[in-house]
Amino acid sequence: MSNPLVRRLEQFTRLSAEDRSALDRATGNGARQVAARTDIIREGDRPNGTNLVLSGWACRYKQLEDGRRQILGFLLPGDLCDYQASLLREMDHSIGALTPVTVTSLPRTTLDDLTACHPRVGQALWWETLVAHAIHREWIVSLGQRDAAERIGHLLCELLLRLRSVGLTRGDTCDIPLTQADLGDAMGLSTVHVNRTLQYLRGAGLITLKGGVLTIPDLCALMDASLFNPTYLHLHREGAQFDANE
Amino acid sequence: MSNPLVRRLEQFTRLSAEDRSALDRATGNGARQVAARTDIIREGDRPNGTNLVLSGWACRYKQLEDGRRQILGFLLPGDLCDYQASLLREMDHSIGALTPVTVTSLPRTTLDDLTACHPRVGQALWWETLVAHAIHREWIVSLGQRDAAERIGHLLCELLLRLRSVGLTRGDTCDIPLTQADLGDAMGLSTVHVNRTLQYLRGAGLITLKGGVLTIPDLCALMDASLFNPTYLHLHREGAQFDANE
DNA sequence: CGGTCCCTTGACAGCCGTCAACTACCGTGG
DNA sequence: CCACGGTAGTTGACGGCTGTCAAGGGACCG
Repeated sequence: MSNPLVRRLEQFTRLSAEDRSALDRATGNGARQVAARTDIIREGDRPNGTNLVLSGWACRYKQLEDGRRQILGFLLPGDLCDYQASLLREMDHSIGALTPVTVTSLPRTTLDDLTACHPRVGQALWWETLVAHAIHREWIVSLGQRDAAERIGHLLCELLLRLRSVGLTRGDTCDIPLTQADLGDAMGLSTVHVNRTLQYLRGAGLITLKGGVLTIPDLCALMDASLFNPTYLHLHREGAQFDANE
Repeated sequence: MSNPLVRRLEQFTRLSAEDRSALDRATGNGARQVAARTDIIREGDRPNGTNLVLSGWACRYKQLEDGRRQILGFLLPGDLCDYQASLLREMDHSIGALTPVTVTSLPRTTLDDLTACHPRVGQALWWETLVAHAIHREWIVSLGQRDAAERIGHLLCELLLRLRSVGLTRGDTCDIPLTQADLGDAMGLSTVHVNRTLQYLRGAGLITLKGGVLTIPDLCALMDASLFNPTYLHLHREGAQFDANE
Protein backbone atom coordinates (compact mmCIF):
# COMPACT_ATOMS: atom_id res chain seq x y z
CA MET A 1 0.00 0.00 0.00
CA SER A 2 1.16 3.52 -0.71
CA ASN A 3 2.37 6.08 1.75
CA PRO A 4 -0.71 7.86 3.12
CA LEU A 5 1.11 11.18 3.29
CA VAL A 6 2.03 10.97 -0.39
CA ARG A 7 -1.55 10.14 -1.20
CA ARG A 8 -2.71 13.07 0.88
CA LEU A 9 -0.31 15.62 -0.57
CA GLU A 10 -1.09 14.54 -4.11
CA GLN A 11 -4.54 15.99 -3.51
CA PHE A 12 -2.73 19.28 -3.82
CA THR A 13 -0.06 18.79 -6.44
CA ARG A 14 1.46 16.05 -8.53
CA LEU A 15 4.78 15.04 -6.97
CA SER A 16 7.83 13.86 -8.83
CA ALA A 17 9.33 10.44 -8.27
CA GLU A 18 12.11 12.09 -6.26
CA ASP A 19 9.58 13.94 -4.14
CA ARG A 20 7.80 10.70 -3.40
CA SER A 21 10.89 8.75 -2.53
CA ALA A 22 12.12 11.55 -0.29
CA LEU A 23 8.80 11.45 1.53
CA ASP A 24 9.03 7.69 1.79
CA ARG A 25 12.49 7.95 3.31
CA ALA A 26 11.40 10.64 5.74
CA THR A 27 8.38 8.69 6.95
CA GLY A 28 9.80 5.21 6.69
CA ASN A 29 11.43 4.74 10.06
CA GLY A 30 10.56 5.17 13.69
CA ALA A 31 6.93 4.18 13.43
CA ARG A 32 5.36 4.06 16.86
CA GLN A 33 2.21 2.36 18.12
CA VAL A 34 -0.14 4.35 20.30
CA ALA A 35 -2.89 2.58 22.20
CA ALA A 36 -6.48 3.70 21.80
CA ARG A 37 -7.60 6.38 24.24
CA THR A 38 -4.11 7.60 25.03
CA ASP A 39 -2.48 10.88 24.08
CA ILE A 40 -0.06 11.30 21.20
CA ILE A 41 0.90 14.77 22.29
CA ARG A 42 -0.41 16.89 25.11
CA GLU A 43 -1.26 20.53 25.67
CA GLY A 44 1.86 22.32 26.89
CA ASP A 45 4.29 19.99 25.14
CA ARG A 46 6.99 21.53 22.98
CA PRO A 47 7.36 19.13 20.10
CA ASN A 48 10.58 19.12 18.13
CA GLY A 49 9.24 18.16 14.73
CA THR A 50 5.86 16.81 13.81
CA ASN A 51 3.90 13.60 14.13
CA LEU A 52 2.26 11.92 11.15
CA VAL A 53 -0.66 9.52 11.42
CA LEU A 54 0.05 6.43 9.33
CA SER A 55 -2.97 4.37 10.36
CA GLY A 56 -5.87 4.65 12.79
CA TRP A 57 -7.89 7.64 13.94
CA ALA A 58 -6.89 10.40 16.33
CA CYS A 59 -8.44 13.69 17.37
CA ARG A 60 -7.40 17.15 18.44
CA TYR A 61 -9.13 18.19 21.63
CA LYS A 62 -9.17 20.69 24.41
CA GLN A 63 -10.30 20.05 27.92
CA LEU A 64 -11.72 22.73 30.19
CA GLU A 65 -10.83 22.92 33.85
CA ASP A 66 -14.17 21.50 34.86
CA GLY A 67 -13.75 18.43 32.69
CA ARG A 68 -15.81 19.34 29.62
CA ARG A 69 -14.02 18.11 26.50
CA GLN A 70 -14.28 19.56 23.02
CA ILE A 71 -12.95 17.64 20.05
CA LEU A 72 -11.51 20.13 17.54
CA GLY A 73 -11.03 17.80 14.61
CA PHE A 74 -10.35 14.28 13.52
CA LEU A 75 -6.99 13.09 12.21
CA LEU A 76 -7.06 10.38 9.56
CA PRO A 77 -4.17 8.46 8.00
CA GLY A 78 -1.90 10.89 6.16
CA ASP A 79 -2.72 13.81 8.46
CA LEU A 80 -0.02 15.78 10.26
CA CYS A 81 -0.53 16.44 13.95
CA ASP A 82 1.40 19.58 14.59
CA TYR A 83 3.27 20.84 11.57
CA GLN A 84 2.88 24.37 12.80
CA ALA A 85 3.65 23.87 16.46
CA SER A 86 7.32 24.74 16.27
CA LEU A 87 6.53 28.41 15.63
CA LEU A 88 4.09 28.62 18.50
CA ARG A 89 6.10 27.89 21.57
CA GLU A 90 3.93 25.16 22.95
CA MET A 91 0.89 23.09 22.03
CA ASP A 92 -2.33 24.82 23.01
CA HIS A 93 -4.32 21.61 22.60
CA SER A 94 -3.81 17.87 22.84
CA ILE A 95 -3.99 15.05 20.33
CA GLY A 96 -5.31 11.71 21.42
CA ALA A 97 -5.69 8.35 19.72
CA LEU A 98 -9.26 7.19 19.26
CA THR A 99 -8.27 3.77 17.90
CA PRO A 100 -4.89 2.07 18.01
CA VAL A 101 -2.76 4.44 15.95
CA THR A 102 0.55 4.18 14.14
CA VAL A 103 2.45 7.46 14.09
CA THR A 104 5.88 8.40 12.91
CA SER A 105 7.82 11.42 14.00
CA LEU A 106 9.40 13.73 11.44
CA PRO A 107 12.20 15.61 13.20
CA ARG A 108 12.56 19.28 12.48
CA THR A 109 15.84 18.75 10.66
CA THR A 110 14.26 16.18 8.37
CA LEU A 111 11.43 18.56 7.60
CA ASP A 112 13.83 21.41 6.90
CA ASP A 113 15.87 19.27 4.51
CA LEU A 114 12.74 17.99 2.84
CA THR A 115 11.25 21.40 2.20
CA ALA A 116 14.58 22.89 1.18
CA CYS A 117 15.32 20.21 -1.43
CA HIS A 118 11.74 19.61 -2.52
CA PRO A 119 9.85 22.89 -2.65
CA ARG A 120 6.75 21.21 -4.01
CA VAL A 121 6.63 19.13 -0.84
CA GLY A 122 7.04 22.21 1.28
CA GLN A 123 4.12 23.86 -0.49
CA ALA A 124 2.04 20.73 -0.09
CA LEU A 125 2.75 20.51 3.62
CA TRP A 126 1.52 24.05 4.12
CA TRP A 127 -1.51 23.25 2.02
CA GLU A 128 -2.24 20.33 4.34
CA THR A 129 -2.09 22.66 7.32
CA LEU A 130 -4.31 25.25 5.68
CA VAL A 131 -6.95 22.68 4.79
CA ALA A 132 -7.01 21.56 8.41
CA HIS A 133 -7.74 25.14 9.35
CA ALA A 134 -10.43 25.46 6.71
CA ILE A 135 -12.09 22.46 8.33
CA HIS A 136 -11.89 24.21 11.68
CA ARG A 137 -13.67 27.21 10.22
CA GLU A 138 -16.42 25.02 8.87
CA TRP A 139 -16.84 23.43 12.29
CA ILE A 140 -17.39 26.90 13.73
CA VAL A 141 -20.24 27.28 11.27
CA SER A 142 -21.66 23.92 12.28
CA LEU A 143 -21.48 24.61 15.99
CA GLY A 144 -22.80 28.13 15.65
CA GLN A 145 -25.56 27.73 13.10
CA ARG A 146 -26.52 24.16 12.34
CA ASP A 147 -28.92 22.11 14.44
CA ALA A 148 -28.10 18.63 15.66
CA ALA A 149 -29.15 16.73 12.53
CA GLU A 150 -27.37 19.16 10.24
CA ARG A 151 -24.23 19.03 12.35
CA ILE A 152 -23.96 15.28 12.40
CA GLY A 153 -24.93 14.94 8.76
CA HIS A 154 -22.34 17.53 7.84
CA LEU A 155 -19.65 15.76 9.84
CA LEU A 156 -20.44 12.41 8.24
CA CYS A 157 -20.25 13.96 4.77
CA GLU A 158 -16.88 15.45 5.64
CA LEU A 159 -15.52 12.18 6.96
CA LEU A 160 -16.69 10.20 3.95
CA LEU A 161 -15.09 12.63 1.53
CA ARG A 162 -11.86 12.83 3.47
CA LEU A 163 -11.63 9.06 3.76
CA ARG A 164 -12.39 8.71 0.07
CA SER A 165 -9.55 11.08 -0.75
CA VAL A 166 -7.09 8.73 0.93
CA GLY A 167 -8.66 5.57 -0.43
CA LEU A 168 -10.35 4.35 2.76
CA THR A 169 -13.89 3.98 1.45
CA ARG A 170 -15.74 1.21 -0.34
CA GLY A 171 -18.19 3.01 -2.59
CA ASP A 172 -20.58 4.90 -0.33
CA THR A 173 -19.44 2.99 2.75
CA CYS A 174 -16.63 3.56 5.22
CA ASP A 175 -15.57 2.66 8.74
CA ILE A 176 -16.25 5.25 11.43
CA PRO A 177 -14.64 4.06 14.66
CA LEU A 178 -16.27 6.73 16.79
CA THR A 179 -18.53 6.29 19.75
CA GLN A 180 -21.61 8.40 20.07
CA ALA A 181 -19.85 10.16 22.94
CA ASP A 182 -17.04 11.09 20.56
CA LEU A 183 -19.52 12.49 18.08
CA GLY A 184 -21.11 14.46 20.88
CA ASP A 185 -17.81 15.88 22.09
CA ALA A 186 -17.06 16.97 18.53
CA MET A 187 -20.40 18.53 17.70
CA GLY A 188 -21.23 20.00 21.08
CA LEU A 189 -24.10 17.61 21.77
CA SER A 190 -24.89 15.22 24.59
CA THR A 191 -24.53 11.52 23.97
CA VAL A 192 -28.24 11.04 24.38
CA HIS A 193 -29.01 13.62 21.77
CA VAL A 194 -26.47 12.19 19.35
CA ASN A 195 -28.28 8.91 19.68
CA ARG A 196 -31.65 10.47 18.97
CA THR A 197 -30.24 12.41 16.04
CA LEU A 198 -28.67 9.33 14.48
CA GLN A 199 -32.00 7.59 14.73
CA TYR A 200 -33.63 10.49 12.98
CA LEU A 201 -31.06 10.37 10.16
CA ARG A 202 -31.53 6.61 9.86
CA GLY A 203 -35.29 6.99 9.84
CA ALA A 204 -35.04 9.57 7.08
CA GLY A 205 -33.06 7.08 5.01
CA LEU A 206 -30.06 9.37 4.88
CA ILE A 207 -27.54 7.07 6.57
CA THR A 208 -26.99 3.64 7.96
CA LEU A 209 -24.53 3.43 10.81
CA LYS A 210 -24.05 0.28 12.80
CA GLY A 211 -21.07 -1.44 14.25
CA GLY A 212 -18.76 1.33 13.17
CA VAL A 213 -19.74 1.03 9.52
CA LEU A 214 -21.29 4.05 7.85
CA THR A 215 -23.17 4.01 4.58
CA ILE A 216 -24.51 7.12 2.90
CA PRO A 217 -26.78 5.79 0.19
CA ASP A 218 -27.44 9.20 -1.38
CA LEU A 219 -24.62 11.58 -0.65
CA CYS A 220 -26.29 14.48 -2.42
CA ALA A 221 -29.36 14.09 -0.29
CA LEU A 222 -27.36 14.17 2.93
CA MET A 223 -25.31 17.09 1.68
CA ASP A 224 -28.48 19.03 0.92
CA ALA A 225 -30.00 18.19 4.28
CA SER A 226 -26.83 19.31 6.05
CA LEU A 227 -26.11 22.44 3.98
CA PHE A 228 -22.83 20.82 3.04
CA ASN A 229 -20.65 22.57 0.46
CA PRO A 230 -17.49 20.57 -0.19
CA THR A 231 -15.34 23.45 -1.42
CA TYR A 232 -13.91 24.01 2.06
CA LEU A 233 -12.09 20.68 1.82
CA HIS A 234 -10.09 22.01 -1.14
CA LEU A 235 -9.90 18.55 -2.66
CA HIS A 236 -9.46 19.41 -6.32
CA ARG A 237 -5.74 19.74 -6.88
CA GLU A 238 -5.36 23.39 -6.04
CA GLY A 239 -1.65 23.48 -6.64
CA ALA A 240 -1.59 22.34 -10.26
CA GLN A 241 0.77 25.20 -11.05
CA PHE A 242 3.33 23.43 -8.90
CA ASP A 243 2.85 20.02 -10.52
CA ALA A 244 5.95 18.02 -11.28
CA ASN A 245 6.32 17.87 -15.03
CA GLU A 246 6.63 14.19 -15.66
CA MET B 1 1.54 56.46 15.41
CA SER B 2 3.40 53.27 14.63
CA ASN B 3 2.63 50.73 11.97
CA PRO B 4 0.05 48.33 13.45
CA LEU B 5 1.55 45.38 11.60
CA VAL B 6 4.95 46.06 13.13
CA ARG B 7 3.36 46.33 16.52
CA ARG B 8 1.54 43.08 15.95
CA LEU B 9 4.52 41.11 14.68
CA GLU B 10 6.68 42.33 17.54
CA GLN B 11 4.45 40.27 19.79
CA PHE B 12 6.33 37.37 18.25
CA THR B 13 9.88 38.56 17.77
CA ARG B 14 11.94 41.68 18.06
CA LEU B 15 12.47 43.10 14.59
CA SER B 16 15.53 44.95 13.38
CA ALA B 17 15.38 48.53 12.14
CA GLU B 18 15.68 47.20 8.58
CA ASP B 19 12.84 44.77 9.14
CA ARG B 20 10.66 47.57 10.39
CA SER B 21 11.45 49.95 7.59
CA ALA B 22 10.87 47.21 5.02
CA LEU B 23 7.48 46.60 6.56
CA ASP B 24 6.76 50.30 6.55
CA ARG B 25 7.62 50.52 2.87
CA ALA B 26 5.52 47.47 2.04
CA THR B 27 2.46 48.76 3.86
CA GLY B 28 2.90 52.44 3.21
CA ASN B 29 1.11 52.92 -0.09
CA GLY B 30 -2.20 52.04 -1.63
CA ALA B 31 -4.30 52.40 1.49
CA ARG B 32 -7.95 51.95 0.65
CA GLN B 33 -11.08 52.98 2.53
CA VAL B 34 -13.86 50.42 2.90
CA ALA B 35 -17.28 51.51 4.10
CA ALA B 36 -18.85 49.82 7.09
CA ARG B 37 -20.99 46.80 6.28
CA THR B 38 -19.36 46.13 2.93
CA ASP B 39 -17.09 43.28 1.93
CA ILE B 40 -13.32 43.54 1.71
CA ILE B 41 -13.00 40.19 -0.01
CA ARG B 42 -15.63 37.64 -0.85
CA GLU B 43 -15.95 33.87 -0.84
CA GLY B 44 -14.79 32.57 -4.20
CA ASP B 45 -12.36 35.41 -4.85
CA ARG B 46 -8.81 34.55 -5.82
CA PRO B 47 -6.74 37.23 -4.18
CA ASN B 48 -3.29 37.95 -5.52
CA GLY B 49 -1.59 38.96 -2.34
CA THR B 50 -3.03 39.77 1.04
CA ASN B 51 -4.98 42.58 2.66
CA LEU B 52 -3.87 44.18 5.88
CA VAL B 53 -6.21 46.01 8.25
CA LEU B 54 -4.69 49.35 9.21
CA SER B 55 -7.63 50.74 11.15
CA GLY B 56 -11.17 49.77 11.98
CA TRP B 57 -12.77 46.39 12.62
CA ALA B 58 -13.60 43.64 10.14
CA CYS B 59 -14.76 40.06 10.45
CA ARG B 60 -14.40 36.76 8.68
CA TYR B 61 -17.75 35.17 8.06
CA LYS B 62 -19.54 32.46 6.17
CA GLN B 63 -23.10 32.58 5.00
CA LEU B 64 -25.25 29.50 4.53
CA GLU B 65 -27.59 29.16 1.59
CA ASP B 66 -30.60 29.90 3.74
CA GLY B 67 -29.15 33.16 5.00
CA ARG B 68 -27.79 32.18 8.39
CA ARG B 69 -24.48 33.96 8.98
CA GLN B 70 -21.63 32.80 11.16
CA ILE B 71 -18.85 35.17 12.07
CA LEU B 72 -15.58 33.20 12.24
CA GLY B 73 -13.39 35.80 13.83
CA PHE B 74 -12.74 39.48 14.26
CA LEU B 75 -9.94 41.34 12.48
CA LEU B 76 -8.35 44.21 14.38
CA PRO B 77 -5.75 46.75 13.18
CA GLY B 78 -2.55 44.91 12.31
CA ASP B 79 -4.32 41.70 11.31
CA LEU B 80 -3.85 40.08 7.91
CA CYS B 81 -6.95 39.03 6.03
CA ASP B 82 -5.78 36.21 3.84
CA TYR B 83 -2.06 35.58 4.09
CA GLN B 84 -2.66 31.92 3.33
CA ALA B 85 -5.20 32.25 0.55
CA SER B 86 -2.75 32.02 -2.32
CA LEU B 87 -2.09 28.35 -1.63
CA LEU B 88 -5.75 27.47 -1.44
CA ARG B 89 -7.13 28.28 -4.82
CA GLU B 90 -9.96 30.47 -3.70
CA MET B 91 -11.36 32.05 -0.55
CA ASP B 92 -13.72 29.71 1.26
CA HIS B 93 -15.11 32.54 3.36
CA SER B 94 -15.65 36.29 3.13
CA ILE B 95 -14.26 39.23 5.03
CA GLY B 96 -16.48 42.20 5.71
CA ALA B 97 -15.94 45.57 7.31
CA LEU B 98 -17.86 46.14 10.53
CA THR B 99 -16.80 49.78 10.85
CA PRO B 100 -15.20 52.02 8.26
CA VAL B 101 -11.91 50.25 7.62
CA THR B 102 -8.58 51.22 6.12
CA VAL B 103 -6.86 48.34 4.36
CA THR B 104 -3.77 48.12 2.26
CA SER B 105 -2.97 45.38 -0.17
CA LEU B 106 0.38 43.60 -0.08
CA PRO B 107 0.95 42.10 -3.53
CA ARG B 108 2.37 38.62 -3.70
CA THR B 109 5.63 39.87 -5.15
CA THR B 110 6.07 42.30 -2.30
CA LEU B 111 5.44 39.54 0.19
CA ASP B 112 7.88 37.24 -1.53
CA ASP B 113 10.60 39.89 -1.51
CA LEU B 114 9.87 40.74 2.08
CA THR B 115 10.10 37.19 3.36
CA ALA B 116 13.13 36.38 1.19
CA CYS B 117 15.15 39.36 2.41
CA HIS B 118 13.80 39.43 5.96
CA PRO B 119 13.38 35.89 7.26
CA ARG B 120 12.35 37.14 10.68
CA VAL B 121 9.42 38.89 9.05
CA GLY B 122 8.50 35.72 7.18
CA GLN B 123 8.48 33.78 10.43
CA ALA B 124 6.42 36.45 12.09
CA LEU B 125 3.85 36.47 9.30
CA TRP B 126 3.35 32.74 9.68
CA TRP B 127 3.11 33.19 13.42
CA GLU B 128 0.35 35.74 12.85
CA THR B 129 -1.54 33.21 10.74
CA LEU B 130 -1.09 30.42 13.27
CA VAL B 131 -2.37 32.57 16.12
CA ALA B 132 -5.47 33.36 14.08
CA HIS B 133 -6.03 29.63 13.78
CA ALA B 134 -5.45 29.08 17.47
CA ILE B 135 -8.23 31.60 18.06
CA HIS B 136 -10.48 29.62 15.74
CA ARG B 137 -9.83 26.50 17.77
CA GLU B 138 -10.76 28.29 20.96
CA TRP B 139 -13.98 29.48 19.35
CA ILE B 140 -14.85 25.86 18.61
CA VAL B 141 -14.51 25.20 22.33
CA SER B 142 -16.72 28.17 23.14
CA LEU B 143 -19.43 27.21 20.69
CA GLY B 144 -19.33 23.55 21.63
CA GLN B 145 -19.00 23.68 25.40
CA ARG B 146 -19.57 27.10 26.91
CA ASP B 147 -22.99 28.51 27.71
CA ALA B 148 -24.09 31.96 26.63
CA ALA B 149 -22.56 33.93 29.52
CA GLU B 150 -19.28 32.05 29.28
CA ARG B 151 -19.14 32.53 25.52
CA ILE B 152 -19.67 36.25 25.63
CA GLY B 153 -17.43 36.72 28.63
CA HIS B 154 -14.72 34.72 26.91
CA LEU B 155 -15.02 36.73 23.72
CA LEU B 156 -14.82 40.02 25.60
CA CYS B 157 -11.68 38.84 27.41
CA GLU B 158 -10.15 37.88 24.09
CA LEU B 159 -10.95 41.21 22.50
CA LEU B 160 -9.61 43.22 25.42
CA LEU B 161 -6.32 41.32 25.42
CA ARG B 162 -5.92 41.51 21.65
CA LEU B 163 -6.68 45.22 21.64
CA ARG B 164 -4.27 45.74 24.50
CA SER B 165 -1.53 43.98 22.54
CA VAL B 166 -1.83 46.57 19.78
CA GLY B 167 -2.23 49.52 22.12
CA LEU B 168 -5.93 50.15 21.62
CA THR B 169 -7.04 50.02 25.25
CA ARG B 170 -7.20 52.58 28.03
CA GLY B 171 -6.56 50.58 31.19
CA ASP B 172 -9.40 48.13 31.55
CA THR B 173 -11.50 49.92 28.95
CA CYS B 174 -11.71 49.64 25.19
CA ASP B 175 -14.02 50.40 22.29
CA ILE B 176 -16.10 47.51 20.97
CA PRO B 177 -17.92 48.69 17.83
CA LEU B 178 -20.09 45.57 17.61
CA THR B 179 -23.83 45.37 17.64
CA GLN B 180 -25.55 42.75 19.70
CA ALA B 181 -26.46 41.09 16.41
CA ASP B 182 -22.76 40.85 15.55
CA LEU B 183 -22.02 39.27 18.90
CA GLY B 184 -24.82 36.81 18.30
CA ASP B 185 -23.59 35.87 14.83
CA ALA B 186 -20.16 35.26 16.29
CA MET B 187 -21.19 33.23 19.31
CA GLY B 188 -24.10 31.34 17.80
CA LEU B 189 -26.74 33.14 19.84
CA SER B 190 -29.83 35.11 18.95
CA THR B 191 -29.79 38.86 19.35
CA VAL B 192 -32.38 38.63 22.09
CA HIS B 193 -30.32 36.19 24.07
CA VAL B 194 -27.17 38.26 23.65
CA ASN B 195 -29.07 41.14 25.14
CA ARG B 196 -30.22 39.10 28.11
CA THR B 197 -26.73 37.68 28.62
CA LEU B 198 -25.11 41.11 28.59
CA GLN B 199 -27.57 42.22 31.21
CA TYR B 200 -26.63 39.24 33.31
CA LEU B 201 -22.92 40.05 33.00
CA ARG B 202 -23.60 43.67 33.86
CA GLY B 203 -25.73 42.67 36.81
CA ALA B 204 -22.95 40.41 38.07
CA GLY B 205 -20.59 43.39 38.00
CA LEU B 206 -18.33 41.66 35.49
CA ILE B 207 -18.58 44.20 32.68
CA THR B 208 -19.96 47.55 31.70
CA LEU B 209 -20.79 47.92 28.03
CA LYS B 210 -22.63 50.93 26.72
CA GLY B 211 -22.33 53.01 23.64
CA GLY B 212 -19.63 50.76 22.23
CA VAL B 213 -17.37 51.22 25.24
CA LEU B 214 -16.44 48.13 27.22
CA THR B 215 -14.95 48.12 30.69
CA ILE B 216 -13.90 44.97 32.50
CA PRO B 217 -13.33 46.14 36.06
CA ASP B 218 -11.88 42.82 37.23
CA LEU B 219 -10.37 40.91 34.35
CA CYS B 220 -9.45 37.92 36.50
CA ALA B 221 -13.02 37.58 37.69
CA LEU B 222 -14.37 37.57 34.14
CA MET B 223 -11.67 35.16 33.03
CA ASP B 224 -12.60 32.78 35.82
CA ALA B 225 -16.29 33.05 35.07
CA SER B 226 -15.64 32.34 31.39
CA LEU B 227 -13.02 29.58 31.81
CA PHE B 228 -10.63 31.81 29.93
CA ASN B 229 -7.01 30.71 29.61
CA PRO B 230 -4.99 33.26 27.66
CA THR B 231 -2.26 30.92 26.46
CA TYR B 232 -4.08 30.31 23.18
CA LEU B 233 -3.40 33.91 22.17
CA HIS B 234 0.36 33.22 22.26
CA LEU B 235 1.07 36.77 23.33
CA HIS B 236 4.39 36.32 25.10
CA ARG B 237 7.07 36.67 22.46
CA GLU B 238 7.27 33.09 21.34
CA GLY B 239 9.94 33.71 18.75
CA ALA B 240 12.62 35.14 21.00
CA GLN B 241 15.13 32.80 19.35
CA PHE B 242 14.63 34.80 16.17
CA ASP B 243 15.05 38.22 17.82
CA ALA B 244 17.12 40.76 15.98
CA ASN B 245 20.29 41.30 17.97
CA GLU B 246 20.36 45.01 18.41
C1' DC C 1 -20.91 -15.38 34.76
C1' DG C 2 -20.00 -10.85 36.37
C1' DG C 3 -18.15 -6.53 34.59
C1' DT C 4 -17.55 -2.97 31.40
C1' DC C 5 -18.51 -0.33 27.51
C1' DC C 6 -21.70 1.28 24.35
C1' DC C 7 -26.23 1.99 22.75
C1' DT C 8 -31.11 2.96 23.70
C1' DT C 9 -35.29 4.79 25.83
C1' DG C 10 -38.44 7.75 28.65
C1' DA C 11 -39.51 11.58 31.66
C1' DC C 12 -38.60 16.03 32.76
C1' DA C 13 -36.36 20.51 32.94
C1' DG C 14 -33.94 24.43 31.19
C1' DC C 15 -31.44 27.15 28.05
C1' DC C 16 -32.18 29.56 24.29
C1' DG C 17 -34.86 30.90 19.89
C1' DT C 18 -38.85 33.13 17.91
C1' DC C 19 -42.25 36.52 17.65
C1' DA C 20 -43.89 40.83 18.60
C1' DA C 21 -44.03 45.21 20.50
C1' DC C 22 -41.89 49.03 22.48
C1' DT C 23 -38.13 52.48 23.60
C1' DA C 24 -34.07 55.21 22.70
C1' DC C 25 -31.14 57.42 19.74
C1' DC C 26 -29.66 59.87 15.76
C1' DG C 27 -29.42 62.06 11.35
C1' DT C 28 -32.31 63.91 7.70
C1' DG C 29 -35.42 66.86 5.77
C1' DG C 30 -39.62 69.51 5.63
C1' DC D 1 -38.10 73.44 15.17
C1' DC D 2 -40.14 69.20 14.83
C1' DA D 3 -41.73 65.21 12.09
C1' DC D 4 -39.88 61.21 10.32
C1' DG D 5 -37.47 56.93 9.44
C1' DG D 6 -33.99 53.72 10.35
C1' DT D 7 -30.97 51.34 13.38
C1' DA D 8 -29.92 49.41 17.81
C1' DG D 9 -31.35 48.00 22.19
C1' DT D 10 -34.95 46.10 25.45
C1' DT D 11 -38.76 43.42 27.26
C1' DG D 12 -42.32 39.66 27.77
C1' DA D 13 -44.68 35.48 26.38
C1' DC D 14 -44.25 31.19 24.60
C1' DG D 15 -42.34 27.08 22.60
C1' DG D 16 -38.87 23.84 21.18
C1' DC D 17 -34.44 21.93 20.84
C1' DT D 18 -31.35 19.87 23.63
C1' DG D 19 -29.37 18.47 28.32
C1' DT D 20 -29.82 15.73 32.46
C1' DC D 21 -31.04 11.88 35.02
C1' DA D 22 -32.08 7.27 35.36
C1' DA D 23 -32.75 2.71 33.90
C1' DG D 24 -32.31 -1.13 30.90
C1' DG D 25 -30.35 -4.03 27.05
C1' DG D 26 -26.83 -6.08 24.19
C1' DA D 27 -22.06 -7.27 22.99
C1' DC D 28 -17.71 -8.49 24.33
C1' DC D 29 -14.29 -10.22 27.58
C1' DG D 30 -11.69 -11.89 31.40
